[in-house]
Amino acid sequence: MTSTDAPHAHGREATTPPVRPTKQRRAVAEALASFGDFRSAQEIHGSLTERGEKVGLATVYRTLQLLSDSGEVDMLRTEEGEAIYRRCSATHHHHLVCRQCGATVEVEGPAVERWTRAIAAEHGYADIAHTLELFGTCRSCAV
Amino acid sequence: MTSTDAPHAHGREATTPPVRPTKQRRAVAEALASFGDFRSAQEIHGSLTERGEKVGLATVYRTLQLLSDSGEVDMLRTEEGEAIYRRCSATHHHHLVCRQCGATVEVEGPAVERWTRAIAAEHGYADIAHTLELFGTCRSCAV
DNA sequence: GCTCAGTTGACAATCATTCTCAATCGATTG
DNA sequence: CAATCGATTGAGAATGATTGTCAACTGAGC
Repeated sequence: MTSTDAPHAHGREATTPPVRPTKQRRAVAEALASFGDFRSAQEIHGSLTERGEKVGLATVYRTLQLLSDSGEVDMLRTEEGEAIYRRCSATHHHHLVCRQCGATVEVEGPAVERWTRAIAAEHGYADIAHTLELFGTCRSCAV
Repeated sequence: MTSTDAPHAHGREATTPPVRPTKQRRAVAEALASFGDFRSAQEIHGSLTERGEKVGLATVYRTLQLLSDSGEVDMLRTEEGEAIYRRCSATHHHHLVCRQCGATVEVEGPAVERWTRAIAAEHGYADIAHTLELFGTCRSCAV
């Protein structure tokens, strides 16, 4: 069919891959929901295994990638480069993460978005994207 | 050597690791300087090897870490989690990177810094840090 | 129940990065 | 200049996250 080659259109294509809601996928989604904050694939897999749910590590990775692609979860990277995932609201936002306990707050920054576009335009860059994460120590970990 | 006069340190750790400017370290620094933009450790090592400079991969990593710690280079991560390094000015700033050719512009964002602090305070987070990178397509890569 | 594409899991394979440790280098002292 | 001793290096092994492989399995529809 029409060769959709839009690089930044990760929506449903002509080839609609039937995503089957399997037991494993549900398990991963639930684990993700039960944690409130960001977890690595390994942690999620560990948690599932502990709980008796037998889900393969590869499947956890695959599922997280699916969820991430579909926008149901946010993926970001720790300073060590490890990917961590979290169930998220669909709107564009950023995170304020406690570097001690992992407590996460979603924040929006219209100002930042605006600034981003302005800078990009100023330098002639198009199709702009940005990553912005805040790390700090939350009140209960401050002491 | 007698402990006649131990380093007039302040207790246990003298915390003054003598950083010797060796041939290898100079080579890495020069490679970094010759590239203008962000490069991975592997790329830097490859470039050195090609050029005939025999520097071990581990040494490249160690050196980059040193430089990164001392603030002489900036390290950030690609979306795949790979660390990339670039010689940078010492002031706090962010990067606008072309996702095609890697052309990089350093940008400052006082507004963002302010916003960051405000958000952190609002949520009771202390000792705030943030990562912010912009990715786009630069004029010459924009077709 | 039967079929078939989507899915899974065990494990091998990748790949960046770090670790190990003996050999080497370099500044310093005698 | 030569001995000394810790910092540094390099080759390769080790680690750890992530991805690929592929035969076995599962579930929706017939």
